[in-house]
Amino acid sequence: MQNTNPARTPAADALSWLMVQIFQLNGALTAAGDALAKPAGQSTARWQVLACVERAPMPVAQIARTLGLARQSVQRVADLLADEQLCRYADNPQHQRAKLLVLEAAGSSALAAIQAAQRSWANALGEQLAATGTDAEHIKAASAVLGQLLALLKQEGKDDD
Amino acid sequence: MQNTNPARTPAADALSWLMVQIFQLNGALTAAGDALAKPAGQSTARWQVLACVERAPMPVAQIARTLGLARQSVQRVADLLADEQLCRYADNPQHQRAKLLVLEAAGSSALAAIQAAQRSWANALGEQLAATGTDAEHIKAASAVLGQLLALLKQEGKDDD
DNA sequence: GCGAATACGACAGCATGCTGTCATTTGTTG
DNA sequence: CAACAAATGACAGCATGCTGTCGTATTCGC
Repeated sequence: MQNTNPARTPAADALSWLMVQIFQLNGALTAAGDALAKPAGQSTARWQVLACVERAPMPVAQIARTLGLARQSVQRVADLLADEQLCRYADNPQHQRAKLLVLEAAGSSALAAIQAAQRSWANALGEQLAATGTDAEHIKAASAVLGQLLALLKQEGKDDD
Repeated sequence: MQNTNPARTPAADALSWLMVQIFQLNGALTAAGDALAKPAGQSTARWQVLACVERAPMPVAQIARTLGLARQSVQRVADLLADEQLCRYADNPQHQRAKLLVLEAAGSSALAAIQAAQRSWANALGEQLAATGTDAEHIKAASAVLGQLLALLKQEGKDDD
């Protein structure tokens, strides 16, 4: 217990606080996202899947990889979206079982509504941040830090695979 | 739809990306936290509650406020911790029903083990970040941005109350 | 003091995400 | 071509967090 008990480095201390903030932000952002998606009868999770297949139809496993989630989490949401006719499973010429999830008309219009709301929301939030002296450059700098952190954590996680 | 459809401002664009990163970081950090807490038979959620009552015994509702969670989420975890003798509900002279959650010996040692592991982990991660050119100052700067964002989101949420 | 507002805990129900396991399909390798 | 590994989807089970509702305790205003 001597070696694990040195005073935290300044970076480690800052990281611990960052961790708490990220947990809280996750909650706040999910709530905000749900509020944005609610008028269209959707949620943050559904929105993310819709946005993913809008870019290109793809099987569930690929959506999961794109979003950084487990296959089964996406599977559940995708089945719900298909049940509600927002999406549809289409035959995949590349794979017999891995059907492609494609956007239907209802899904497309729901997504458009959410994206319009999200645009206003993000612009307003950006302005409010700017008013406190945090401009786009500050946000990008923060994003760069989070990106490096995420890369390290993903690499760490891969050791378990 | 004219007003809601301008090109996103640079800040809004950066924010949208930040949002995605925070979702992914939440997942990665929770996984990392669970890995740290696992040797002690705990999880990220339990660890946070234990750390909270270590500072001072307090009722469930106050823990929830401190952690930024809903009362009931904490209630569930606290009851489990009490069942497993890691904590105990003690009489609260200030309130007949709102018992104080206090740390027991088992909880204290579990917490110590987790904190030791967390210290090593945070220090190592800090070093790795520094190796990529991200030092404590960069982390603090990112933290400041997240803090302002969190403050804005909390204020926004309060409008619904 | 008494009554309304507030705070707290208990219970039920739901959404989201994870893991584990299995069968089937694909693709690779000998 | 046969066998084995990897990828995929299906199903079951669990952890975490949220909301809603109810009953009780505390607090505040009159």
